[in-house]
Amino acid sequence: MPTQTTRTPDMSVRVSSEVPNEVRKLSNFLCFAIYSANLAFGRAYKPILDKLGLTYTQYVAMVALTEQDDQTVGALGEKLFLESNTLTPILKKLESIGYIRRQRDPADERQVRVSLTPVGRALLDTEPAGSLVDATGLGEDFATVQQSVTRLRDNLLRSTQSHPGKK
Amino acid sequence: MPTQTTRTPDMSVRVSSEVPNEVRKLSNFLCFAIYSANLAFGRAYKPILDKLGLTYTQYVAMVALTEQDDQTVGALGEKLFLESNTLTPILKKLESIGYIRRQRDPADERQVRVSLTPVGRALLDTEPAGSLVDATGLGEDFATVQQSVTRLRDNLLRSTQSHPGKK
DNA sequence: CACGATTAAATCGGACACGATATAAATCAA
DNA sequence: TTGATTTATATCGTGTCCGATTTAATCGTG
Repeated sequence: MPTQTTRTPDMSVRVSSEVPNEVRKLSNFLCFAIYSANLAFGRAYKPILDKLGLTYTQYVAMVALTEQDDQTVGALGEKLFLESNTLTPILKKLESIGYIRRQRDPADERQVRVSLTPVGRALLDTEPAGSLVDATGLGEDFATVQQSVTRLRDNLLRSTQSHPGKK
Repeated sequence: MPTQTTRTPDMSVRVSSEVPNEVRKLSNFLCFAIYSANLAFGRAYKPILDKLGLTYTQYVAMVALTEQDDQTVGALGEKLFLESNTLTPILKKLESIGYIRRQRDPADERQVRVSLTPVGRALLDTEPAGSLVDATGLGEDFATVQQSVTRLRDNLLRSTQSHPGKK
């Protein structure tokens, strides 16, 4: 399942129905590396985000708004790789805290435009700068890994796009 | 917050309280690359896992059991980077489906030992082998990325360990 | 032995992520 | 213009993930 191969997992081409056990180890799964690294990031950020009173998803939503303010829910979702079912409750929460505004677009009442309030913008401007002072430990490989993982993500989404599961 | 720097994000050393906007872009965040790649993996796997009738977490739990059967909840959690609060409901679910067994260790009644049933083992043995036939698109970089992300995870967890947030 | 401390799971509540569906507005076609 | 279709959000139910707490068993020291 996790795209594994005799060569190396997560790019399998095997066809037989027997899965050799030496291959199917979690430590060989790229998906599991990503999955567990995501858990690890969440835990590393938690104490910092707690001080801001934000969850990780709330935080990245606000960062996306600093890049481009007054976006629709859909446009924001494209940047965050989330849809309105996930985003709407989060945005409502941020609105209730007073960090963002949500208002129907008068030109197209189906759309909701989201923008930072001064308070919200101020929060990010005074944001904990040197947080996680290189807890990644990646050193000079940092940029390379960042790019590779981004490419991985884009490739996966592309392939998911072309094989739209069911329906 | 997301460990970003003038150099490159997620290893910041900045001290001023003003955060320059060129730096704080989601596309520069390693944490966001990991976060979104994890979402992408989940979506790529969903159609395959749906056929197995398993969620991703259920699946990796079973894989961990094929590596080492009859583990305690705690031991399994160490391998999955999860604790009993997350694991217990998942294991109960897998038990109700009939893929695993959960039984108190007679030698230490505090512990619950988890093992695969024949049905559960059979499910993984006939598992979709060539799934995700290199949807990663990483080619020869695959192994390198896998190792880097694993190292990243371990570094993050180590640093979280030493800075235990709040009590 | 006794009883307070530690340990292993489990439980509970809050927040995401997501499939499926609903609602309402805009668009398109007859 | 009307009515069907499409589009943008929102709602709902399920399944994680996690902090905090609970329960029960074991351990440690007197």
